[in-house]
Amino acid sequence: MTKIELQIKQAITESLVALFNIQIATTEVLLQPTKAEFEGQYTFVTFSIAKLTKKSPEDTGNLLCAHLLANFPVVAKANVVKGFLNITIADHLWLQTFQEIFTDAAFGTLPKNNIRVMVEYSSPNTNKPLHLGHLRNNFLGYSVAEILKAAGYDVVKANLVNDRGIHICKSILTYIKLGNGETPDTTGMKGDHLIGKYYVLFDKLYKAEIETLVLGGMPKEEAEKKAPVMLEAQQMLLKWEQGDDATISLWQQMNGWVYDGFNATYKSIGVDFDKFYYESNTYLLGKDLVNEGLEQGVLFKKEDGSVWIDLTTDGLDQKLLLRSDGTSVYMTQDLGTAELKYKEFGCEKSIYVVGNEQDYHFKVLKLVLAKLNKPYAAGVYHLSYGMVDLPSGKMKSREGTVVDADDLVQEMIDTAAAHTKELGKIEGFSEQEAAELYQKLGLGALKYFLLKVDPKKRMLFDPQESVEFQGNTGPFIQYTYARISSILRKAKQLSIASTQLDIAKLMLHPTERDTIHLLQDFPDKIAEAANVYAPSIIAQYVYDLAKQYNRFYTEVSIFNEENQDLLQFRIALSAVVAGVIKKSMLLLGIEVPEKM
RNA sequence: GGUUCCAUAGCUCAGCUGGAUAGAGCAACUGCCUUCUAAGCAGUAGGCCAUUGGUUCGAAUCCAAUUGGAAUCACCA
Repeated sequence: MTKIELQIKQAITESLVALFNIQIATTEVLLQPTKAEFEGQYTFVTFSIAKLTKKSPEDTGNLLCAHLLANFPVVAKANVVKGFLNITIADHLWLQTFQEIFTDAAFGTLPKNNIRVMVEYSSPNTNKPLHLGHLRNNFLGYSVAEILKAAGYDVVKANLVNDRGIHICKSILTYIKLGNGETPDTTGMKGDHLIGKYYVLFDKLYKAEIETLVLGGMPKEEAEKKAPVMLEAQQMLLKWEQGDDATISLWQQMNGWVYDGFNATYKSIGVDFDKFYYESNTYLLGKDLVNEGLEQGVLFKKEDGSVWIDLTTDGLDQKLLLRSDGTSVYMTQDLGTAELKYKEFGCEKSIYVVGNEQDYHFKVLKLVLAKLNKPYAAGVYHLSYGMVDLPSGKMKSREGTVVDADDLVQEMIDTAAAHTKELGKIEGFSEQEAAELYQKLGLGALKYFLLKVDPKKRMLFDPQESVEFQGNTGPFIQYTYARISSILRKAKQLSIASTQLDIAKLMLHPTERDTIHLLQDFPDKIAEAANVYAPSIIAQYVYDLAKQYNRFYTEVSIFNEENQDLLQFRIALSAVVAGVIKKSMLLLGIEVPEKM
């Protein structure tokens, strides 16, 4: 709640007591933004209290209206339409609000709350390069972490790398067979792409072998299990688990290539991590927890020795936690990793940025931890995001319909370059400055496109639309920032100082008032975005702010203004808007250019 | 089949703690650059908020059912 809202609510609370002797907590008073077609900024709906006043909503509104106007200078004007009381806030209050925002260097950063939270995101497999789906994950995770920081949390960004398992063995195996010792250096390929190539080749080999077997008369299902390359891959996994030197060293070398590739991608898309976990180190964890659970009687053992948890009373099934041979499954290691994270960082909250195809898994994880009485169970939160669809349908690696992350980023940057040149906007740019601009615009377009949608929802990635630079896009917001920067440069050049403002008595243009109105909402938006882990709230907000500023920009002239106080105010307003745009965009992981 | 999620303009999305005539962007059409960056601004047109019932002064929003779509239900990860 902003200060202005609080004042209005208090005024209404007091008026209700004075007029009707009705006691309502100030926080219970509901205000909503006034619709554009009516005069005012805040609307109080009287229907619900009309029952208490025993008068019609309209009469209640009229009485309240008169009382507010007579007793509260905050309310400059007010009108009643049916049961809706529309309130216009006095200009001096907007100006005072602006003055406070203007002098608050930390505006947009909420006070520290001393809550530590871990955000785990990215968590790639080391057998193939990142694709479009990973981009949504990475942008989301990074942005949520930044938003939580701004909201006062102590944030740890974590990446749990899936560096072991049968899928990695498939790549290694094919590399041994067909690789001829080639390396990223000898081929000029990024390490992750090189390994990805062998992962794809494995699939080809595998399919060919199945076909041969089937032609030889074997049923397909059996062939899928008995194809020689598959058996070899399984052998290799076994050797890996036994610590076979040759296998381990090749695994390390190939993973090293992949990490170089990932790091390059992470760097280019601007995400980072405080802590890396590797499944090769954590996959054996969790068995202790399972034993604990057995002792506590929370879990049970079947005759074959496998360990289960019964979640049927919670509306779920029975879930396996240890195989009959005593080895871990996915859930086991996730239990162990959760324990490890908590021991290392003591996070009150632990957020897992993972696609919604794993909803069931995380539901179970949280339940099991709760049943084991783990203090951190309640803090486990699965930030379940929807899949990214292409106009052609779902992405499938095997069918080659995957959009590669590196390729896509490069395409976006190229498009930004072409578009910028076409508009003739790079006069006076050095080559390096131009390259940096294209990078900012291309990535800005991509990130904004993926982040403006509610994370929970499945979304469509239309390549055509994603490279649009008009309307509700990253570059539109960046453009607004660049425009303001230009104004601020000119103001500086003209030595117009706007540090000491004398603005209390100014009359506001509607676009100025509306802009201040939006600015004051910023801290609430950060809090809201942090509460529901939704960068889309920030994206929507910063778009609205940019749009609003552009209205001001076209309707009001700044440098032709003769009133010096007003001139200074407009420059100060522009500066604050630029600052909030920049902060918002950084929360989304998007950089803003000074010129474009 | 069980469970969970989704359905709003031609397209992509907001709005969902119930409130006035449901908002943006793209696409279409019309205006606005002698003036701070037109990657902009203003306007026109476009809607049975999947369907049906319920709750109430009031429902896109809450509840139920139906229809259509998706995910998941492995001793895979």
